[in-house]
Amino acid sequence: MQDTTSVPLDAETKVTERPGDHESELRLWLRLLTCTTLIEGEVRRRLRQEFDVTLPRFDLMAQLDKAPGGMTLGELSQRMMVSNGNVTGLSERLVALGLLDRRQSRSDRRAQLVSLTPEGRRVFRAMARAHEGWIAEIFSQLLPADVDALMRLLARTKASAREAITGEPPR
Amino acid sequence: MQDTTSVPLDAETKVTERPGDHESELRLWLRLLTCTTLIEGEVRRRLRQEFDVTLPRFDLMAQLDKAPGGMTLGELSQRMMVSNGNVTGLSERLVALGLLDRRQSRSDRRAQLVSLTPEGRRVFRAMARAHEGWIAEIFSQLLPADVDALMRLLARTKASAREAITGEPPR
DNA sequence: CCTATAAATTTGAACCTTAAAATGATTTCT
DNA sequence: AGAAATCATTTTAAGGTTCAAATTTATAGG
Repeated sequence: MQDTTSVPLDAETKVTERPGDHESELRLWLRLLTCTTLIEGEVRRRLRQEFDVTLPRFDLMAQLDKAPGGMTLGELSQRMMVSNGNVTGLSERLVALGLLDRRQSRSDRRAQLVSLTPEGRRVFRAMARAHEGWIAEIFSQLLPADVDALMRLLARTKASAREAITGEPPR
Repeated sequence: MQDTTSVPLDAETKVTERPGDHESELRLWLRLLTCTTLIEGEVRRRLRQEFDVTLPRFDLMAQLDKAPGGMTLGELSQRMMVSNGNVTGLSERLVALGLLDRRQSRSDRRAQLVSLTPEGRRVFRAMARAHEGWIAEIFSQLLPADVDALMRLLARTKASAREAITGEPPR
């Protein structure tokens, strides 16, 4: 079969490739998105059904569970990869439910520190236990080798994306 | 190093594994989510900046571009993996912008058929061209072999998730 | 001290999203 | 045909999300 665009093939040329053809990357992106959407939807559904909680609230609490001393709203926003205003509203609702504590930073009066209340920590731990089981179930058809390979490839993907996005080589 | 839980190792045992330990799957899920969120955010940002359009609108138009004859709202909702009510609102706004046509199905008066207007198709094609370039850029650090491997592993992941979610073996 | 600049957060407007209930149309069963 | 079930869509209520502008506090330079 003849290369339809007559691209010269030499040692530098990766593979026969039409200029401007990025179908495979596009398909990869769609598949990545499908997987995530599928799983995310199921996790959201179960969180609502079993714990009457939304996924963003769970995510926020998960971040705080890893920071016993509390965390600033800006740091939360960065780690959750969502906007500042988003975190403001989420925190308000969780504070109203008694799951979060919120106080002004002593060293910087601009900053708000939030942390889990004892109740919040208790509730989160129960949810986290169930959540881990759901994830295991969802990935149960993958072999350990698959999991490892995916981890490595996704690390590479993340690095590639970061470089393209920030215009910087990964730190 | 000694296995801390003294699980007997035999031919059936995959690997040394504490019961209830699913850390690796959890980490995999978080990494998958990070990658998707990262890329999705960048795509959304560029769509807004370059074309003043939101990601959901782009997604909807992308579905319609593949269906020249138009598509029913329910079918759209299914393919986009979003709720029915969501598609209703999105379509309304796109119709108002003159990018979508909407008419009642002749064979089923319950159903609404939507399709791209010529203007909508023109606009979408321009966006799609740019979009493909962005994706290529974002994945540019991956080798073709990486892309292939990811495609295969994600197919497996999708199948595993579907089975866990529907309770059915993949059709 | 005063002012400019930066940083952390909040606010407002618009939009997206879901779940659940309501509406209207079609199909199935008897 | 008539009743019941199903289906496609819309509506409603609550919440999530972004962006951009505004607010408040900090910090640095003159």
